[in-house]
Amino acid sequence: MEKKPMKGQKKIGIDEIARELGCSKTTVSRAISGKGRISDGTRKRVLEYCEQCGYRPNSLAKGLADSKTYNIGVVLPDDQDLNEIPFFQNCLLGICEMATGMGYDAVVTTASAKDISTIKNMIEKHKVDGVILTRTLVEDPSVDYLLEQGVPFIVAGSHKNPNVLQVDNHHVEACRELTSLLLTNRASRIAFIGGNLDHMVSQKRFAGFRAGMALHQRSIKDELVFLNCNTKVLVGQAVETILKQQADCILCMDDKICNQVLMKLNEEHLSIPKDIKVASFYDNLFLQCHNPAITALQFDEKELGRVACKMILDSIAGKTIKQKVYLGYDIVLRPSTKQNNFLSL
DNA sequence: CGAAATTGGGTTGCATCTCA
DNA sequence: TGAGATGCAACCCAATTTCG
Repeated sequence: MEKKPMKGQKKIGIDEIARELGCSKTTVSRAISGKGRISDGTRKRVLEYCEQCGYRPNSLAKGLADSKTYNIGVVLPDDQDLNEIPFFQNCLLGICEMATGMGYDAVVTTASAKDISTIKNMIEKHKVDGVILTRTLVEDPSVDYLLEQGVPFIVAGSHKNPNVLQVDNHHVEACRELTSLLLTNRASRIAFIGGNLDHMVSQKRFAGFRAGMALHQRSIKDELVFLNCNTKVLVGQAVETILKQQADCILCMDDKICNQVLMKLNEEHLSIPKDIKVASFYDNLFLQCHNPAITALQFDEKELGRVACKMILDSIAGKTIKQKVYLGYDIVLRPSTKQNNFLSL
């Protein structure tokens, strides 16, 4: 075939570079990959020519040779939480950042407990080398499926099966510490509003709350604990009951619930922290900017994404990695849980 | 119609060449 | 003679095309 320069549009491959430089494509491949024996002079010559002609490796071809796709699947939850909880976007940003840096692309899909067909499609059609699950359920069909298929995957969260790669924040410890801090700060009747207990993270946070209460020899009062509050209406009803029960602090399992609590308290014309204190087991910008700002646990979700991605890609590359990694947290005390002056000793 | 060849660009095991 | 440099050719995989 006659080779004609096509105004920079023509994609050149290592064959043409080899022909141009009078060497074999093996030599070109070695110069580019840095693998195998090659003289410094030859490597320099090849790399210079690659630079000059704007060579870009064809990742499909590389994938073919390596039996890899160089894609990593990212599964987000298929529900409205996606819009309301910034966690997933931030986690995804971290994943994409790390994936790009490691020569991979992120292929994003959504799935739910009821329907994991998107994940099956990804795997069956060989679109990805591995998968990152950004939410885990106590009974998780995605995890079961990926285990069954022997697909490399990691959960950005926790799972009961110790053989599953996991990276998570220290939710139990963090929630225990914040609960304990609130109790130390003279919150005497703490009410708890939690979301879907099917989610692993909800289990962890609730466990942390119980541990914090136990630390102060407080019993969990059924009339002050509201779980599986999945809707704004349920949260609103919980707040109404909590107010009747004269709790002095509402502890919210996550930022979405906390937003709904704040809206409800606003409707009721209640003042924070004078009438009631509020804290959240998850932070977000809205809670930070709220007046008064809301005490919350802060996690670096972007870092969580980065670490999850690095772990699974390292694992795919055959490196030995830790089975479970924990990331830290910060407790950010803000005016929403400040002691009222007249209560101070 | 089924079987075999071809296609894509890069990687790699092994053979061969070169030169001190 | 042997270590380093280089090249040949099979291979990756699955869809598509060609052949008998």
